[in-house]
Amino acid sequence: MTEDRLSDRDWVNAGLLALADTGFTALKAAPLAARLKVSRGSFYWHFADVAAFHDAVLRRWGRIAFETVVSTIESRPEDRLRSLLFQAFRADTRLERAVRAWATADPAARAAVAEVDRRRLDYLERLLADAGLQRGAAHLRARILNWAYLGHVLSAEDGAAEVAQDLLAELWRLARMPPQA
Amino acid sequence: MTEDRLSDRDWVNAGLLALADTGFTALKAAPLAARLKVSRGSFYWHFADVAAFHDAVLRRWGRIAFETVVSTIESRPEDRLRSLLFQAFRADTRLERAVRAWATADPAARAAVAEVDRRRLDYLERLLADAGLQRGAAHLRARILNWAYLGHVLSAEDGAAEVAQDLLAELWRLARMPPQA
DNA sequence: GACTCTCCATACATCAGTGTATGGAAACTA
DNA sequence: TAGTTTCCATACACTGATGTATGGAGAGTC
Repeated sequence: MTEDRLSDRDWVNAGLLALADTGFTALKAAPLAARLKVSRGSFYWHFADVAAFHDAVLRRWGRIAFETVVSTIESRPEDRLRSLLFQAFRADTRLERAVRAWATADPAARAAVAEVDRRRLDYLERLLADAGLQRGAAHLRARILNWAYLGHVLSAEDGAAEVAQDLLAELWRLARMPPQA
Repeated sequence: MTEDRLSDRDWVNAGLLALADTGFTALKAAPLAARLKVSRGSFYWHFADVAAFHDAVLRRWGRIAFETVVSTIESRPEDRLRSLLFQAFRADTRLERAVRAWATADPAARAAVAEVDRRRLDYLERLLADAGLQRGAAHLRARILNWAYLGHVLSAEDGAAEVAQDLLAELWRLARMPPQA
């Protein structure tokens, strides 16, 4: 971690940190090198150019962005769903928000985000179906829940400010609502 | 509109267009000047610096972002709510998405977005209350609907691809769901 | 102990963007 | 029609970022 030599992974980690607290505009060789207390020579040794570095950052984000979602342990589908929801809305939103913003301006980031959304939606839809919702309803609810999550990510204050418990409870209630009045 | 001399407003309009189809990274003097077929001299005559230009763009966005929301004509609260919802999810999302992305990297944009959110939430909550929801429920539903809208904005494909009608219908149904089972 | 490979520093050349200074053309005003 | 104001062009100095070339220090290898 604090070796005197850096690895590709160290650079990518620094990229994710910079992304989270400054946004994608900070993903440049010079500022990152300063952050790591080395020169840009190191950067251009580890990566061919900034595009290659961006790819590496996006690949790593893609993995962690999905895997942190499926990391719950509960056995019953409804319990898994519930803890997934509460965990997602309680987690830090800065990295996710930064990558989403990045995606509006960069095709590579857009592709990475689309892939993560696809996997998350599939997983969420399956969880909803396993929890008892009909296939069609599960499909719709998964999309609506993902919308709500992204909206939360986008509108969350930087200073934590935990999501109100009643707000989350209401969302959880709506998610399990019987379909087709 | 197509005069040989430009006004401040022309520059701001060009800024909004550039914002919508390239993102906030396009809000620079040189590219905009090229787009308007003038030199940067014009830019620096109309605005003291880029920060002043950004302020002007954000002020104008703030107005149109809220006013297009309240522009429905229906009389019954539930009808107003319904047309607002369907109109919001049918509208072009590019400008809204670009400004939200901008807000993740710029404090001025963040403030403008926060102000718009505040006004929209107030309006939405009042509409929900007028449509028959209890105060507490209206408060929660307004926030959830705004989340869903923002999530939609963030995840919408550029190529229109109208929101599935059944998805919108389900959201509309959940919005009016009686509170407190 | 010479050799090689890995990682980084330094020094360019280049480019895009900012802001300023100055001048000029067209329109408005008296 | 002379003067003034409005809007824009051009030229300059400066900054930050990119990518490359070259060299050097350290650790491993034979």
